[in-house]
Amino acid sequence: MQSYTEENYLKTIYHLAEKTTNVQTNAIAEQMQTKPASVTDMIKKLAEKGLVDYIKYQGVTLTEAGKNTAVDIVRKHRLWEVFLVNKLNFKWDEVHDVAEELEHIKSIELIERLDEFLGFPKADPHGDPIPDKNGRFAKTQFIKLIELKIGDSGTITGVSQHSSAFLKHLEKLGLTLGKQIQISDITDFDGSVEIKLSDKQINISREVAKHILISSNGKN
Amino acid sequence: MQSYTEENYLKTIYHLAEKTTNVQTNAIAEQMQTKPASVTDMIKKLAEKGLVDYIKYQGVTLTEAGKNTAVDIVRKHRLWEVFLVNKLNFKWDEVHDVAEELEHIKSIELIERLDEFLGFPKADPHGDPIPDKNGRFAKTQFIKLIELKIGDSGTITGVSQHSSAFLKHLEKLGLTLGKQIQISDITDFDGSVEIKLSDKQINISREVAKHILISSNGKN
DNA sequence: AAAAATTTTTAGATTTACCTAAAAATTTAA
DNA sequence: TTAAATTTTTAGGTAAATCTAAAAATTTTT
Repeated sequence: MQSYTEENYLKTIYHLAEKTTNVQTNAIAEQMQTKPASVTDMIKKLAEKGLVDYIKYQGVTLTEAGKNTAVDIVRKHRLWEVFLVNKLNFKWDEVHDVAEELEHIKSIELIERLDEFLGFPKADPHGDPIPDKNGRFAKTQFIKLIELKIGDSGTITGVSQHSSAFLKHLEKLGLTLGKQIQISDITDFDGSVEIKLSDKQINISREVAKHILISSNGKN
Repeated sequence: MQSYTEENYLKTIYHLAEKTTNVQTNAIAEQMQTKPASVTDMIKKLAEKGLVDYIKYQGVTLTEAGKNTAVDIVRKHRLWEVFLVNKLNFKWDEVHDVAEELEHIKSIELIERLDEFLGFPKADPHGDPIPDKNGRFAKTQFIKLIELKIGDSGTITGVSQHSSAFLKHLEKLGLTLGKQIQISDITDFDGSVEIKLSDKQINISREVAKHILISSNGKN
């Protein structure tokens, strides 16, 4: 059994490893709002427990066991987010911090029943996939909105940025999960994207378009 | 803000204070599965924070602030128990340990929304009253089943013993919350009680009868 | 390929919540 | 009302997770 803190380290390493192969001490420290010296200490401990592979000065990678724990926490986090949004009417930009606490509740029974209660959701309120109880993720086929061409259409199925500011902005624009969109124009000047929604036409910046994920329903 | 451990001490002191006025060091130690020396340390800390009044060798009492925190934790614990039983189909003897963890999740918003989601329940799955968000308990009028006379009837509305063994036993006998009962006889020999339920007649020991709480609907 | 900059680790402390063993205070019993 | 038993506290220590400051290793730049 891991401590609350160990679980957080494993989760952080897991997420960082999605971007870079070798996860660096400083990156972990920054993410966890702590100091590199503290990270080194913890990494040694996790290595002794067989949860990470660690070579001095070379960064860390999760072992199979460490990855399993991390995925399990990700699963819990995302299921709780679904609960908060679908059952307790939280907004998608309000759930992260609470889920951060709830993800450490230890009962396996609890999570399996929660999963069932929620109808075995495949994605959380931001479109991030929820692993099943065996740690398997459903295959997802996302394209960044920015990569679409004029005339392409699809459904908003996720975001790759979870800040409250960004999510509130999308909400205001009416760009929420499940919405159908079509690219009507791409502005030469600033690369901003003109989008047709069912009921209106809007313009979004490149920066916003980068972080919206689309499941395409065919090019044109 | 209190730590997880501090919250548990306050909760334990609160519950012990329901039985004895002056809560003793040893009693706390036993309840918390720790040593008296550790309790003394923690009590000093809580006293410094103004959460308990403490005189050496004389035991502790909660201050107003300490009591507020304790009641808040009791509220959270009992609401989560309702959630587990009513929404996730846990049995009433399975919920305590998980609720023990969930009660420390810090978001006020979460608890208010959970309360609403559950329909503002007044009691947990064992019949224990749930304080409202201002810490006020609904008035409850319980009589111990053992105190009823032959011919008296009422509704099972609570239990004063939460062990899994006891709860499982009640379940098997069909003595669950909400059931209508009438006392048909009290055995001279061993004080065991003969009870009429809607569909059957059963006999329970004095020991069991002591821990069943009845809201009476009139003597006969 | 040195020098400079950056990253990482080590060394030594601190805080929280524990512990054991022994001393002190209180309560109970003779 | 002493003596014995019990309860509580003190003193001194430990383990987990942190920290700062300085040393060591690595990477980047010139």
